[in-house]
Amino acid sequence: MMLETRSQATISRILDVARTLFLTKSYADVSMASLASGADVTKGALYHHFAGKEELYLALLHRDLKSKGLLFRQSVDAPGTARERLARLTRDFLTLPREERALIRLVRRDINIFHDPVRANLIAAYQQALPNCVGSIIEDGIKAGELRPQDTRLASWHFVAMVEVTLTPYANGVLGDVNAKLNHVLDLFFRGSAA
Amino acid sequence: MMLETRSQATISRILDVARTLFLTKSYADVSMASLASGADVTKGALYHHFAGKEELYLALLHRDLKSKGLLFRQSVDAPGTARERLARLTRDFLTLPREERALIRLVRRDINIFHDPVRANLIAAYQQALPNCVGSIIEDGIKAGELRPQDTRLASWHFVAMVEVTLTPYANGVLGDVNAKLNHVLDLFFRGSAA
DNA sequence: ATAATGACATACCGACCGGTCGGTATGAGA
DNA sequence: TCTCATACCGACCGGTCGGTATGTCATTAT
Repeated sequence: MMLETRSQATISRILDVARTLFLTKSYADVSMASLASGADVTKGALYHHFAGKEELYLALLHRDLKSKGLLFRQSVDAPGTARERLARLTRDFLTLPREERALIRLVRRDINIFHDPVRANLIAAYQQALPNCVGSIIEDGIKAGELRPQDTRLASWHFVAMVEVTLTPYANGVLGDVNAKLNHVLDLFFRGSAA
Repeated sequence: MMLETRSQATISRILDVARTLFLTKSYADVSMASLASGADVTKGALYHHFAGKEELYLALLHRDLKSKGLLFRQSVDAPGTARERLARLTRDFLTLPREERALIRLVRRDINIFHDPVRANLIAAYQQALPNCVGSIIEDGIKAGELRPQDTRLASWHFVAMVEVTLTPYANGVLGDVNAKLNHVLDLFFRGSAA
């Protein structure tokens, strides 16, 4: 019974290394050997805990989706104006540890590595988690008259795109402060750029 | 002397296939053999014209950057309000053949495959081509009082991010018409989403 | 006429990768 | 203490990939 904990610790170590490596290198460039050595186990241990490379990758996403889903739901369920709720959601996202933030962009990069429709759907679900949260807030904002009627899906993607682009290396150094980034996105989204 | 034309034709065929393959598969998953067979030559021909896989990839970007740079400059140099010029630039981009549009997103995906700083800079230059064009238009708009003063770099990235997201598969089917996409981005960027 | 060059084809190498498998160490339960 | 499942090791395999060495043939220069 206590061995389950040991197993979970190993699995956790493997997934932590996987997160780091998959973020810095492309999917194909991350070898099972490098994952093993990074987690201080052998390849045999990897295949003991995971059916294969793809399953390991998906397990990584699944673990992350669970924790993020919990975090995001709090922002969506929170009361307040659409702007306040979007601000909270975005702040929660931007103040996440760097690697956890980057994961959600990783999936956009690796979107077409799985040809199996079931796995592709898993990836898609993960990818749409944040836009869906934004979308429901925007929908409420439209109903409340706070936002003008528009295509909710597209508006969500536009909003998320602006948030994500602040994580791009090229945007770093431009605005270092989270609050500044946050306000820039919110101002642009609500009031636009016109003078 | 006439053989140069034959060479160029072969090179062009190789780069065309490379564009298609690199867009549908990840960098590592595109093999030199598949590039060769797709271009109806052998691997020997590839290594005759290109020093290696990386050089081939960079040549692909370089060829595309030249043609896009020409196109974009026309929009930047055009007269009119910032909104008109951004509209033209965006329209030029959105009406590009599908594969040429997608190339600029491809680079964002493969940003971290080259560890050599020289090559990484080439990638970065390619990646910043469109944002730079947008940036200079925005700058003019601010000077003309058409746009409120703001961080030009970040605003450019926000604008480009919104344009690019309309190319995402998940945005397809939402707004099929180029004009509709264009207007949605411009409206959001200038006027915001507030009621 | 012949040497030289450019544009390929063919055959092959070494490295590496995902995955397998027989075996071992460990620790819980009877 | 015996049993047995689980966690893990390490050698190995088939296959693929980037890259190279060498040959062939048409064209061009001398």
